[in-house]
Amino acid sequence: MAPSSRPYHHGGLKAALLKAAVETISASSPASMSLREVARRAGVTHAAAIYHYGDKAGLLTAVAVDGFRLLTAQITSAYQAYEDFLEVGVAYVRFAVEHRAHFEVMYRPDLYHAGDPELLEAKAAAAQLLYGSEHPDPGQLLAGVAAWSVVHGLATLWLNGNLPEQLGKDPEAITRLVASRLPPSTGAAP
Amino acid sequence: MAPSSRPYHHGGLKAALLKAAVETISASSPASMSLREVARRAGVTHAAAIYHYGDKAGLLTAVAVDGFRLLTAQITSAYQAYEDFLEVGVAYVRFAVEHRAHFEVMYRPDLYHAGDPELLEAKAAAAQLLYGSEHPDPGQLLAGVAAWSVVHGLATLWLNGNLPEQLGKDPEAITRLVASRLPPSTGAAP
DNA sequence: TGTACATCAGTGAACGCGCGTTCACTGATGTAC
DNA sequence: TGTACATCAGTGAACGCGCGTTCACTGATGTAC
Repeated sequence: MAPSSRPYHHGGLKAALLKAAVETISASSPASMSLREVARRAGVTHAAAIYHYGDKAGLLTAVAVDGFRLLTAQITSAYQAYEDFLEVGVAYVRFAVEHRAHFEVMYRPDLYHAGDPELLEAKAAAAQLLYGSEHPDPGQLLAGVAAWSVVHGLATLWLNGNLPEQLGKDPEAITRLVASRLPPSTGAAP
Repeated sequence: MAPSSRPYHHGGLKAALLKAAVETISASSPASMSLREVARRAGVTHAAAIYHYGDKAGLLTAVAVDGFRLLTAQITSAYQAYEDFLEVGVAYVRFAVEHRAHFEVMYRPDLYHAGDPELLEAKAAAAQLLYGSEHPDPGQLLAGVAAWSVVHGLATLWLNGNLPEQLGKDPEAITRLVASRLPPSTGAAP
């Protein structure tokens, strides 16, 4: 393939559009992403994006699926690399910061096809990892949700610029500090 | 004022537009709110909304200011009503659920005039309440942020429909349960 | 009590824009024989 | 090795739409004298 001539067939346009979508969202927000801007960024007609993804929500669905899979991979490798549960939480925050676009799309199901089978599968895999085992007892479930809430809250507050400046600029360090100051549990284990 | 005739002067249009904005956002999302729909809901021309709020971001700024003041009021009264710190967190979650539109606007500063003096003041008042006293020592600050993260994460996950169904349908009850299962703090106090 | 005038509150029409979707089409590639 | 045909990949123009903003305007209210 001659590099200077624009080939009619791109080769990897579907993947390139996904990448362009992520970049576009990074530059603004999921809600304001437009198919036309994504296509412009990828150097093709916006009808090409519709050809590959059906519609705008379809493209955002692909971003969400990609995001849940990335999250699952990162959390899994954090589980393997550290015995320390805290570092798994840090990995969650790191994912949110490094993949802001994915993260923001994932938690806005109104923007994509929330019933898409691939999406449901990717989301379920991530959920299983976050809540604990496949059929957790109530105590495990609550512990998983509690830990998830802390890091999810911290990540979203960080991304929105809502954490006080005194905490510094390193979200992972902030996570470790905050984890050391969690309020004491109020009840006994069930 | 004759109730059947449409008076040229509304009387309280500015407040009515704010209310209409909140209702419009409740029906969809902050990003998709349009001035025209808000004006339609209030029964006036959309130019009237611009007359009172300058522009679209101005109207959203008003929603955010209103939200921070409401939050401050509710958290303050929770502090007074309960000695229990946990119930303050529950009040935060209750605010997010009862005032979803306000809550979602407040944490999307890209949508409004984030430098607006009234906004800054309302936001600072809420922050002071959430982090602790005016000049907190590092330990107090971290403890405040930790508690805030938990309830903020829980609230946003709930609003997005991302909490597992087994937890039930009462977000305040979920907050109390989750608080009883927070992960143990990992470090010593500074 | 009137009257002139300024100001406030809202109207209605017009503007240009970017958007998602549809559609007939063409260029490129793969496959059957 | 060729050739016909089907399918895949992307183009380019057109559609109708709702949007935020601007602007000259008018109706209503308040104030000075």
